[in-house]
Amino acid sequence: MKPTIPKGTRDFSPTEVTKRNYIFDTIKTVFETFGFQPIETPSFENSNTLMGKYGDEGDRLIFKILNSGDYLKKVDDKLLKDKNSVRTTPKISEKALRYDLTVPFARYVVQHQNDIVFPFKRYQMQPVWRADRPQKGRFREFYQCDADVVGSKSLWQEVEFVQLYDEVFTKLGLTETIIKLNNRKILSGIAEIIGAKDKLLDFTVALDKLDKIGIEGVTNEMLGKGISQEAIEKVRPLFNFTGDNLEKLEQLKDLLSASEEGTQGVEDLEFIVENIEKLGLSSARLEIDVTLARGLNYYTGAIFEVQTDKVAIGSIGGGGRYDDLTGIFGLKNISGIGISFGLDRIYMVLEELNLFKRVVLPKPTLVFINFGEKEAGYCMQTIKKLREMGIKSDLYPDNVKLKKQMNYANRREIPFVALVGEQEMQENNYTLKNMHTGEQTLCNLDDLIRLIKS
RNA sequence: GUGGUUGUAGCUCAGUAGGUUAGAGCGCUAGAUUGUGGUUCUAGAGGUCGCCGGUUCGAAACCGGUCUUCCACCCCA
Repeated sequence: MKPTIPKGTRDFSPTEVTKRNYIFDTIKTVFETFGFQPIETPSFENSNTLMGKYGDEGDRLIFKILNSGDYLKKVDDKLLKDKNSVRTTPKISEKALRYDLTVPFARYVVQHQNDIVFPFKRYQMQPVWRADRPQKGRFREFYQCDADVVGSKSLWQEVEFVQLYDEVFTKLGLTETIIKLNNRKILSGIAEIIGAKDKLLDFTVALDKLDKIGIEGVTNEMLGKGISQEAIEKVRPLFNFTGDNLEKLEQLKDLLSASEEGTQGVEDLEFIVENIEKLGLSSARLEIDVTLARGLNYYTGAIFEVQTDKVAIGSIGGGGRYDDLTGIFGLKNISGIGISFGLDRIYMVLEELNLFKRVVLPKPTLVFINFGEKEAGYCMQTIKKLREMGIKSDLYPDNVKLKKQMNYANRREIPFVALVGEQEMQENNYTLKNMHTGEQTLCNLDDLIRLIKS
Protein backbone atom coordinates (compact mmCIF):
# COMPACT_ATOMS: atom_id res chain seq x y z
CA MET A 1 0.00 0.00 0.00
CA LYS A 2 1.33 3.37 -1.01
CA PRO A 3 1.23 5.83 1.91
CA THR A 4 -0.65 9.02 1.09
CA ILE A 5 -2.48 11.81 2.88
CA PRO A 6 -5.83 13.32 1.85
CA LYS A 7 -6.02 16.02 -0.74
CA GLY A 8 -5.26 19.48 0.60
CA THR A 9 -3.55 18.28 3.78
CA ARG A 10 0.15 18.37 4.58
CA ASP A 11 2.79 16.78 6.76
CA PHE A 12 5.21 19.15 8.45
CA SER A 13 8.89 18.29 8.78
CA PRO A 14 10.97 19.28 11.85
CA THR A 15 12.22 22.36 10.00
CA GLU A 16 8.72 23.34 8.94
CA VAL A 17 7.30 22.88 12.42
CA THR A 18 10.10 25.00 13.87
CA LYS A 19 9.41 27.76 11.39
CA ARG A 20 5.67 27.57 11.97
CA ASN A 21 6.18 27.73 15.72
CA TYR A 22 8.26 30.84 15.23
CA ILE A 23 5.28 32.50 13.53
CA PHE A 24 2.88 31.20 16.18
CA ASP A 25 5.10 32.46 18.98
CA THR A 26 5.50 35.87 17.41
CA ILE A 27 1.77 36.32 16.91
CA LYS A 28 1.02 34.94 20.36
CA THR A 29 3.45 37.31 22.03
CA VAL A 30 1.91 40.31 20.30
CA PHE A 31 -1.62 39.14 21.11
CA GLU A 32 -0.73 38.89 24.78
CA THR A 33 1.05 42.24 24.72
CA PHE A 34 -2.22 43.71 23.50
CA GLY A 35 -4.12 42.11 26.37
CA PHE A 36 -5.70 39.07 24.70
CA GLN A 37 -6.28 35.76 26.47
CA PRO A 38 -6.15 32.31 24.87
CA ILE A 39 -9.07 29.91 24.50
CA GLU A 40 -9.53 26.70 22.55
CA THR A 41 -12.67 25.10 21.18
CA PRO A 42 -13.31 21.58 19.84
CA SER A 43 -12.29 20.72 16.31
CA PHE A 44 -15.87 19.72 15.57
CA GLU A 45 -19.13 21.36 16.53
CA ASN A 46 -22.77 20.44 16.25
CA SER A 47 -23.77 20.94 12.64
CA ASN A 48 -26.48 23.44 13.51
CA THR A 49 -23.86 25.67 15.17
CA LEU A 50 -22.02 25.99 11.86
CA MET A 51 -24.55 25.48 9.10
CA GLY A 52 -26.12 28.58 7.62
CA LYS A 53 -23.51 30.94 9.05
CA TYR A 54 -21.34 31.23 5.96
CA GLY A 55 -23.89 31.37 3.17
CA ASP A 56 -24.77 28.58 0.75
CA GLU A 57 -21.24 28.44 -0.59
CA GLY A 58 -19.89 28.08 2.94
CA ASP A 59 -22.31 25.29 3.80
CA ARG A 60 -21.09 23.34 0.83
CA LEU A 61 -17.49 23.67 2.04
CA ILE A 62 -18.14 22.44 5.58
CA PHE A 63 -16.80 18.95 6.27
CA LYS A 64 -19.62 16.89 7.71
CA ILE A 65 -19.00 14.04 10.09
CA LEU A 66 -21.03 10.90 9.56
CA ASN A 67 -23.09 9.78 12.55
CA SER A 68 -21.73 6.74 14.31
CA GLY A 69 -23.51 3.42 14.33
CA ASP A 70 -26.03 2.30 11.80
CA TYR A 71 -26.66 5.79 10.51
CA LEU A 72 -28.84 4.84 7.57
CA LYS A 73 -31.30 2.80 9.60
CA LYS A 74 -33.42 5.73 10.81
CA VAL A 75 -33.50 7.52 7.48
CA ASP A 76 -36.78 7.60 5.61
CA ASP A 77 -36.92 5.23 2.64
CA LYS A 78 -38.39 7.99 0.54
CA LEU A 79 -35.53 10.35 1.35
CA LEU A 80 -32.96 7.72 0.39
CA LYS A 81 -34.74 6.97 -2.85
CA ASP A 82 -34.83 10.66 -3.79
CA LYS A 83 -31.04 10.83 -3.52
CA ASN A 84 -31.31 14.43 -2.35
CA SER A 85 -27.98 15.06 -0.60
CA VAL A 86 -28.95 18.42 0.86
CA ARG A 87 -31.99 17.00 2.64
CA THR A 88 -30.41 13.68 3.55
CA THR A 89 -27.20 15.09 5.04
CA PRO A 90 -28.78 16.48 8.25
CA LYS A 91 -30.27 13.03 8.88
CA ILE A 92 -26.98 11.19 8.73
CA SER A 93 -24.60 13.87 10.02
CA GLU A 94 -25.07 15.83 13.23
CA LYS A 95 -21.51 17.08 13.65
CA ALA A 96 -19.11 19.00 11.43
CA LEU A 97 -15.49 20.15 11.47
CA ARG A 98 -15.13 23.82 12.31
CA TYR A 99 -14.92 26.06 9.27
CA ASP A 100 -13.40 29.06 11.04
CA LEU A 101 -12.74 30.23 14.59
CA THR A 102 -15.16 33.13 14.72
CA VAL A 103 -18.45 31.25 14.78
CA PRO A 104 -17.26 28.75 17.42
CA PHE A 105 -16.06 31.77 19.39
CA ALA A 106 -19.49 33.38 19.16
CA ARG A 107 -20.97 30.13 20.42
CA TYR A 108 -18.41 30.12 23.25
CA VAL A 109 -19.26 33.65 24.30
CA VAL A 110 -22.97 32.94 24.46
CA GLN A 111 -22.53 29.63 26.21
CA HIS A 112 -20.16 31.03 28.84
CA GLN A 113 -21.54 34.54 29.08
CA ASN A 114 -21.94 34.34 32.86
CA ASP A 115 -18.27 33.54 33.42
CA ILE A 116 -16.85 36.04 30.97
CA VAL A 117 -15.63 39.47 32.00
CA PHE A 118 -16.58 41.94 29.26
CA PRO A 119 -15.13 43.40 27.18
CA PHE A 120 -13.66 39.98 26.43
CA LYS A 121 -10.43 39.90 24.46
CA ARG A 122 -9.57 36.40 23.33
CA TYR A 123 -7.16 34.85 20.88
CA GLN A 124 -7.25 31.39 19.37
CA MET A 125 -4.79 29.56 17.13
CA GLN A 126 -6.18 26.29 15.85
CA PRO A 127 -6.71 24.44 12.58
CA VAL A 128 -9.87 24.81 10.55
CA TRP A 129 -11.15 22.67 7.69
CA ARG A 130 -12.76 23.47 4.38
CA ALA A 131 -13.83 21.04 1.66
CA ASP A 132 -12.41 23.40 -0.93
CA ARG A 133 -10.46 22.47 -3.99
CA PRO A 134 -6.83 23.12 -3.09
CA GLN A 135 -4.62 25.46 -5.07
CA LYS A 136 -1.83 27.88 -4.34
CA GLY A 137 -2.03 28.96 -0.70
CA ARG A 138 -5.33 27.13 -0.23
CA PHE A 139 -5.62 23.96 1.75
CA ARG A 140 -8.36 21.82 3.20
CA GLU A 141 -6.73 21.93 6.61
CA PHE A 142 -5.07 25.15 7.69
CA TYR A 143 -4.47 27.23 10.78
CA GLN A 144 -6.09 30.48 11.68
CA CYS A 145 -4.82 32.82 14.37
CA ASP A 146 -7.71 34.97 15.51
CA ALA A 147 -8.00 37.80 17.98
CA ASP A 148 -11.43 39.20 18.81
CA VAL A 149 -12.92 41.64 21.25
CA VAL A 150 -16.56 41.32 22.21
CA GLY A 151 -18.57 43.70 24.33
CA SER A 152 -17.23 47.02 23.17
CA LYS A 153 -18.39 49.32 20.40
CA SER A 154 -15.42 51.62 20.83
CA LEU A 155 -13.63 52.54 17.63
CA TRP A 156 -10.38 52.39 19.59
CA GLN A 157 -10.58 48.66 19.05
CA GLU A 158 -10.34 49.20 15.30
CA VAL A 159 -7.35 51.43 15.89
CA GLU A 160 -5.72 48.79 18.07
CA PHE A 161 -6.19 46.05 15.52
CA VAL A 162 -4.45 48.11 12.88
CA GLN A 163 -1.57 48.58 15.31
CA LEU A 164 -1.60 44.87 16.08
CA TYR A 165 -1.31 43.90 12.43
CA ASP A 166 1.53 46.36 12.01
CA GLU A 167 3.31 45.02 15.08
CA VAL A 168 3.06 41.35 14.08
CA PHE A 169 4.24 41.79 10.52
CA THR A 170 7.01 44.14 11.54
CA LYS A 171 8.24 41.58 14.08
CA LEU A 172 8.18 38.88 11.42
CA GLY A 173 10.32 41.07 9.21
CA LEU A 174 7.58 41.42 6.63
CA THR A 175 7.58 45.14 6.07
CA GLU A 176 5.47 47.40 3.88
CA THR A 177 2.34 45.33 4.28
CA ILE A 178 -0.82 47.04 3.15
CA ILE A 179 -3.66 47.06 5.64
CA LYS A 180 -6.75 47.70 3.57
CA LEU A 181 -9.64 49.25 5.36
CA ASN A 182 -13.26 49.68 4.41
CA ASN A 183 -16.59 49.83 6.17
CA ARG A 184 -19.64 47.80 5.47
CA LYS A 185 -21.76 50.87 6.17
CA ILE A 186 -20.11 52.63 3.25
CA LEU A 187 -20.96 49.74 0.97
CA SER A 188 -24.55 49.78 2.21
CA GLY A 189 -24.60 53.55 1.74
CA ILE A 190 -23.44 53.25 -1.84
CA ALA A 191 -26.03 50.59 -2.56
CA GLU A 192 -28.65 52.86 -1.01
CA ILE A 193 -27.59 55.82 -3.13
CA ILE A 194 -27.85 53.87 -6.34
CA GLY A 195 -31.18 52.38 -5.27
CA ALA A 196 -29.96 48.81 -5.22
CA LYS A 197 -30.11 48.11 -1.54
CA ASP A 198 -31.56 44.68 -2.12
CA LYS A 199 -28.59 43.83 -4.30
CA LEU A 200 -25.96 44.82 -1.71
CA LEU A 201 -24.26 41.43 -1.76
CA ASP A 202 -24.09 41.14 -5.55
CA PHE A 203 -22.90 44.70 -5.73
CA THR A 204 -20.10 44.26 -3.21
CA VAL A 205 -18.95 40.92 -4.62
CA ALA A 206 -18.66 42.54 -8.05
CA LEU A 207 -16.91 45.64 -6.71
CA ASP A 208 -14.43 43.45 -4.84
CA LYS A 209 -13.13 42.14 -8.15
CA LEU A 210 -12.15 45.55 -9.51
CA ASP A 211 -8.39 45.02 -9.38
CA LYS A 212 -8.79 41.59 -10.92
CA ILE A 213 -11.22 42.03 -13.80
CA GLY A 214 -11.11 45.80 -14.31
CA ILE A 215 -13.79 48.44 -14.67
CA GLU A 216 -15.40 46.80 -17.65
CA GLY A 217 -15.56 43.40 -15.99
CA VAL A 218 -17.13 44.83 -12.87
CA THR A 219 -19.64 46.83 -14.91
CA ASN A 220 -20.62 43.74 -16.86
CA GLU A 221 -21.01 41.64 -13.76
CA MET A 222 -23.19 44.31 -12.13
CA LEU A 223 -25.34 44.61 -15.22
CA GLY A 224 -25.62 40.85 -15.27
CA LYS A 225 -26.86 40.90 -11.68
CA GLY A 226 -29.59 43.36 -12.62
CA ILE A 227 -28.03 46.59 -11.44
CA SER A 228 -28.98 49.41 -13.81
CA GLN A 229 -26.61 51.37 -16.04
CA GLU A 230 -27.67 54.63 -14.36
CA ALA A 231 -26.89 53.24 -10.94
CA ILE A 232 -23.45 52.18 -12.08
CA GLU A 233 -22.84 55.65 -13.51
CA LYS A 234 -23.52 57.16 -10.11
CA VAL A 235 -20.74 55.17 -8.48
CA ARG A 236 -18.30 55.44 -11.36
CA PRO A 237 -16.01 57.72 -9.30
CA LEU A 238 -15.33 54.71 -7.08
CA PHE A 239 -13.71 52.87 -9.95
CA ASN A 240 -10.95 55.45 -10.24
CA PHE A 241 -10.51 56.27 -6.62
CA THR A 242 -7.27 58.11 -5.95
CA GLY A 243 -5.56 60.32 -3.39
CA ASP A 244 -4.52 59.71 0.19
CA ASN A 245 -6.86 58.35 2.81
CA LEU A 246 -8.24 61.70 3.95
CA GLU A 247 -8.82 62.86 0.38
CA LYS A 248 -10.65 59.63 -0.35
CA LEU A 249 -12.81 60.16 2.71
CA GLU A 250 -13.68 63.68 1.56
CA GLN A 251 -14.84 62.32 -1.79
CA LEU A 252 -16.84 59.62 -0.08
CA LYS A 253 -18.50 62.16 2.17
CA ASP A 254 -19.82 64.01 -0.87
CA LEU A 255 -20.89 60.85 -2.62
CA LEU A 256 -22.70 59.52 0.43
CA SER A 257 -24.15 62.74 1.89
CA ALA A 258 -27.69 61.53 1.21
CA SER A 259 -27.16 58.27 3.09
CA GLU A 260 -27.17 58.36 6.85
CA GLU A 261 -25.58 54.95 7.14
CA GLY A 262 -22.93 55.74 4.55
CA THR A 263 -22.04 58.98 6.31
CA GLN A 264 -21.70 57.12 9.58
CA GLY A 265 -19.31 54.71 7.88
CA VAL A 266 -17.17 57.56 6.60
CA GLU A 267 -17.02 59.10 10.06
CA ASP A 268 -15.94 55.78 11.56
CA LEU A 269 -13.12 55.49 9.08
CA GLU A 270 -12.12 59.08 9.71
CA PHE A 271 -11.65 58.31 13.39
CA ILE A 272 -9.49 55.29 12.63
CA VAL A 273 -7.38 56.99 9.97
CA GLU A 274 -6.78 60.14 12.01
CA ASN A 275 -5.76 58.26 15.13
CA ILE A 276 -3.50 55.86 13.29
CA GLU A 277 -1.85 58.89 11.75
CA LYS A 278 -1.27 60.37 15.19
CA LEU A 279 0.03 57.15 16.69
CA GLY A 280 2.08 56.08 13.69
CA LEU A 281 2.81 52.62 12.27
CA SER A 282 6.19 50.87 12.29
CA SER A 283 6.25 49.45 8.78
CA ALA A 284 2.73 48.83 7.49
CA ARG A 285 0.57 51.20 5.50
CA LEU A 286 -3.11 51.81 6.13
CA GLU A 287 -5.10 52.26 2.96
CA ILE A 288 -8.77 53.00 2.45
CA ASP A 289 -10.12 50.68 -0.23
CA VAL A 290 -13.81 50.99 -1.07
CA THR A 291 -13.65 47.91 -3.26
CA LEU A 292 -12.80 45.75 -0.28
CA ALA A 293 -15.87 43.66 0.45
CA ARG A 294 -14.92 40.30 1.92
CA GLY A 295 -17.31 37.47 1.48
CA LEU A 296 -18.54 36.90 4.99
CA ASN A 297 -21.97 38.27 5.49
CA TYR A 298 -21.74 38.93 9.20
CA TYR A 299 -19.55 42.01 9.07
CA THR A 300 -21.42 45.23 9.84
CA GLY A 301 -18.73 47.87 10.37
CA ALA A 302 -15.03 48.12 9.63
CA ILE A 303 -13.53 45.55 7.31
CA PHE A 304 -9.80 44.75 7.20
CA GLU A 305 -7.63 42.85 4.84
CA VAL A 306 -3.85 42.63 4.83
CA GLN A 307 -1.87 42.18 1.67
CA THR A 308 1.72 42.22 0.60
CA ASP A 309 2.73 43.15 -2.90
CA LYS A 310 6.04 41.33 -2.52
CA VAL A 311 4.46 37.93 -3.18
CA ALA A 312 1.40 37.11 -5.25
CA ILE A 313 -0.64 35.13 -2.79
CA GLY A 314 -3.88 36.91 -1.92
CA SER A 315 -4.63 38.19 1.52
CA ILE A 316 -2.58 37.14 4.52
CA GLY A 317 -5.07 38.35 7.08
CA GLY A 318 -8.47 39.84 7.43
CA GLY A 319 -11.25 40.73 9.79
CA GLY A 320 -13.84 43.26 10.76
CA ARG A 321 -16.60 44.33 13.08
CA TYR A 322 -19.72 42.28 13.44
CA ASP A 323 -22.43 43.86 15.54
CA ASP A 324 -24.69 40.89 15.75
CA LEU A 325 -22.69 37.71 15.62
CA THR A 326 -23.77 36.42 19.01
CA GLY A 327 -27.35 37.36 18.16
CA ILE A 328 -27.62 34.13 16.17
CA PHE A 329 -27.05 32.25 19.42
CA GLY A 330 -29.47 34.39 21.38
CA LEU A 331 -27.25 37.02 22.97
CA LYS A 332 -28.23 40.44 21.64
CA ASN A 333 -26.47 43.79 21.72
CA ILE A 334 -22.96 42.42 21.98
CA SER A 335 -20.69 44.04 19.47
CA GLY A 336 -17.58 42.26 18.37
CA ILE A 337 -14.57 42.91 16.23
CA GLY A 338 -11.88 40.54 15.23
CA ILE A 339 -8.98 39.85 12.93
CA SER A 340 -7.38 36.73 11.62
CA PHE A 341 -3.89 35.79 10.47
CA GLY A 342 -3.52 33.22 7.72
CA LEU A 343 -0.60 31.28 9.14
CA ASP A 344 -0.03 29.08 6.11
CA ARG A 345 0.11 31.97 3.71
CA ILE A 346 2.34 33.99 6.00
CA TYR A 347 4.64 30.97 6.07
CA MET A 348 4.78 30.86 2.28
CA VAL A 349 5.50 34.58 2.11
CA LEU A 350 8.29 34.45 4.69
CA GLU A 351 9.77 31.43 2.97
CA GLU A 352 9.73 33.06 -0.42
CA LEU A 353 11.29 36.24 0.93
CA ASN A 354 13.87 34.27 2.90
CA LEU A 355 12.80 35.77 6.22
CA PHE A 356 13.32 32.68 8.35
CA LYS A 357 17.03 33.33 8.83
CA ARG A 358 16.76 33.64 12.59
CA VAL A 359 14.94 30.34 13.00
CA VAL A 360 17.13 27.47 14.16
CA LEU A 361 16.10 23.87 14.39
CA PRO A 362 16.45 22.46 17.89
CA LYS A 363 19.34 19.99 17.97
CA PRO A 364 22.09 18.85 20.32
CA THR A 365 25.21 20.96 20.62
CA LEU A 366 27.24 17.88 21.36
CA VAL A 367 26.91 14.23 20.48
CA PHE A 368 28.97 11.42 22.07
CA ILE A 369 30.30 8.66 19.89
CA ASN A 370 29.28 5.17 21.00
CA PHE A 371 32.27 2.83 21.30
CA GLY A 372 30.47 0.10 23.24
CA GLU A 373 28.44 -0.58 26.38
CA LYS A 374 31.14 0.40 28.88
CA GLU A 375 32.01 3.64 27.09
CA ALA A 376 28.31 4.46 26.56
CA GLY A 377 27.62 4.12 30.28
CA TYR A 378 30.52 6.40 31.04
CA CYS A 379 29.30 8.99 28.52
CA MET A 380 25.80 8.91 29.93
CA GLN A 381 27.20 10.07 33.28
CA THR A 382 28.65 13.12 31.58
CA ILE A 383 25.55 13.68 29.45
CA LYS A 384 23.43 13.70 32.61
CA LYS A 385 25.58 16.49 34.05
CA LEU A 386 25.58 18.46 30.81
CA ARG A 387 21.81 18.21 30.45
CA GLU A 388 21.36 19.42 34.01
CA MET A 389 23.35 22.47 32.97
CA GLY A 390 21.02 22.98 30.04
CA ILE A 391 23.53 21.87 27.43
CA LYS A 392 21.77 19.92 24.71
CA SER A 393 23.72 16.70 24.41
CA ASP A 394 23.14 13.19 23.23
CA LEU A 395 24.70 9.77 22.94
CA TYR A 396 24.68 8.01 19.60
CA PRO A 397 22.51 5.07 20.62
CA ASP A 398 24.21 2.25 18.71
CA ASN A 399 27.76 1.00 18.62
CA VAL A 400 28.13 1.18 14.88
CA LYS A 401 30.98 2.21 12.67
CA LEU A 402 32.59 5.49 13.57
CA LYS A 403 32.14 6.68 10.01
CA LYS A 404 28.42 6.25 10.30
CA GLN A 405 28.25 8.06 13.61
CA MET A 406 30.32 10.95 12.31
CA ASN A 407 28.15 11.12 9.26
CA TYR A 408 25.08 11.34 11.48
CA ALA A 409 26.57 14.32 13.34
CA ASN A 410 27.49 15.91 10.07
CA ARG A 411 24.09 15.46 8.48
CA ARG A 412 22.31 16.90 11.49
CA GLU A 413 24.80 19.76 11.59
CA ILE A 414 25.71 19.07 15.19
CA PRO A 415 28.58 21.43 16.03
CA PHE A 416 30.57 19.19 18.42
CA VAL A 417 31.35 15.50 18.70
CA ALA A 418 32.98 13.90 21.74
CA LEU A 419 35.00 10.71 21.38
CA VAL A 420 35.47 8.73 24.57
CA GLY A 421 37.25 5.40 24.19
CA GLU A 422 39.26 3.29 26.60
CA GLN A 423 42.17 5.72 26.62
CA GLU A 424 40.01 8.74 27.49
CA MET A 425 38.05 6.80 30.12
CA GLN A 426 41.23 5.82 31.93
CA GLU A 427 42.63 9.32 31.89
CA ASN A 428 39.24 10.85 32.68
CA ASN A 429 39.20 13.21 29.70
CA TYR A 430 37.51 13.75 26.33
CA THR A 431 38.47 14.10 22.74
CA LEU A 432 36.31 16.96 21.52
CA LYS A 433 35.97 17.55 17.82
CA ASN A 434 34.73 20.79 16.36
CA MET A 435 32.79 19.63 13.33
CA HIS A 436 33.00 22.98 11.67
CA THR A 437 36.78 23.40 11.77
CA GLY A 438 37.65 19.71 12.09
CA GLU A 439 39.92 20.60 15.00
CA GLN A 440 40.31 18.06 17.83
CA THR A 441 41.29 18.73 21.44
CA LEU A 442 41.98 16.41 24.32
CA CYS A 443 40.48 18.03 27.42
CA ASN A 444 38.81 17.52 30.79
CA LEU A 445 35.13 18.15 31.51
CA ASP A 446 35.53 21.80 32.52
CA ASP A 447 37.44 22.60 29.35
CA LEU A 448 34.89 20.71 27.28
CA ILE A 449 32.08 22.80 28.74
CA ARG A 450 34.04 25.98 28.18
CA LEU A 451 34.84 25.04 24.57
CA ILE A 452 31.32 24.18 23.50
CA LYS A 453 29.95 27.28 25.16
CA SER A 454 32.28 29.60 23.25
C1' G B 1 -19.29 22.78 -8.09
C1' U B 2 -16.92 24.24 -13.54
C1' G B 3 -12.57 24.08 -16.85
C1' G B 4 -7.53 22.74 -17.62
C1' U B 5 -3.02 20.15 -15.95
C1' U B 6 0.14 16.30 -13.70
C1' G B 7 1.57 11.10 -12.26
C1' U B 8 8.06 6.59 -14.53
C1' A B 9 13.49 4.33 -8.61
C1' G B 10 13.41 7.32 -1.86
C1' C B 11 13.82 12.55 -4.52
C1' U B 12 14.24 15.58 -9.30
C1' C B 13 13.31 14.18 -14.05
C1' A B 14 14.63 11.71 -19.20
C1' G B 15 12.38 8.08 -22.40
C1' U B 16 8.90 5.77 -26.86
C1' A B 17 5.46 7.96 -34.57
C1' G B 18 3.32 0.94 -29.65
C1' G B 19 8.38 -4.00 -30.27
C1' U B 20 13.75 -8.14 -26.40
C1' U B 21 16.32 -7.06 -20.23
C1' A B 22 12.88 0.84 -18.64
C1' G B 23 17.47 5.17 -17.98
C1' A B 24 20.29 9.56 -15.66
C1' G B 25 21.61 12.71 -11.58
C1' C B 26 21.09 13.04 -6.44
C1' G B 27 20.17 9.93 -2.23
C1' C B 28 20.85 4.94 0.02
C1' U B 29 24.16 0.42 1.17
C1' A B 30 29.13 -1.59 0.96
C1' G B 31 34.35 -0.99 -0.01
C1' A B 32 38.99 2.02 -0.92
C1' U B 33 39.92 4.27 4.87
C1' U B 34 39.51 -1.88 11.45
C1' G B 35 39.24 5.68 16.22
C1' U B 36 37.07 10.22 12.24
C1' G B 37 32.18 13.43 8.75
C1' G B 38 31.97 17.02 4.59
C1' U B 39 35.69 15.82 -1.26
C1' U B 40 37.01 11.75 -4.61
C1' C B 41 36.91 6.74 -6.80
C1' U B 42 34.67 1.68 -7.26
C1' A B 43 30.68 -1.71 -6.74
C1' G B 44 25.64 -2.84 -5.33
C1' A B 45 20.48 -2.63 -3.95
C1' G B 46 16.02 -0.34 -5.46
C1' G B 47 10.58 0.28 -10.45
C1' U B 48 3.91 -4.94 -11.64
C1' C B 49 5.99 3.20 -15.46
C1' G B 50 -0.75 6.16 -10.08
C1' C B 51 -4.94 2.50 -10.19
C1' C B 52 -8.91 -0.22 -13.01
C1' G B 53 -10.65 -1.54 -17.66
C1' G B 54 -10.37 -1.40 -23.22
C1' U B 55 -7.80 -1.50 -28.27
C1' U B 56 -3.57 -4.70 -30.05
C1' C B 57 0.08 -10.53 -31.73
C1' G B 58 2.38 -7.01 -28.26
C1' A B 59 0.87 -1.06 -23.96
C1' A B 60 4.86 2.63 -19.49
C1' A B 61 3.41 4.81 -24.44
C1' C B 62 -3.06 4.79 -27.74
C1' C B 63 -8.46 5.16 -25.69
C1' G B 64 -12.11 5.39 -21.43
C1' G B 65 -12.88 5.72 -16.29
C1' U B 66 -10.94 6.73 -11.47
C1' C B 67 -7.62 8.73 -7.85
C1' U B 68 -3.69 12.25 -7.22
C1' U B 69 -0.73 17.02 -8.27
C1' C B 70 -0.75 21.88 -9.67
C1' C B 71 -3.50 26.06 -11.86
C1' A B 72 -7.74 29.27 -13.19
C1' C B 73 -13.00 30.23 -12.05
C1' C B 74 -16.61 30.14 -7.91
C1' C B 75 -15.44 31.24 -3.15
C1' C B 76 -11.80 32.38 0.30
C1' A B 77 -7.12 32.47 4.69
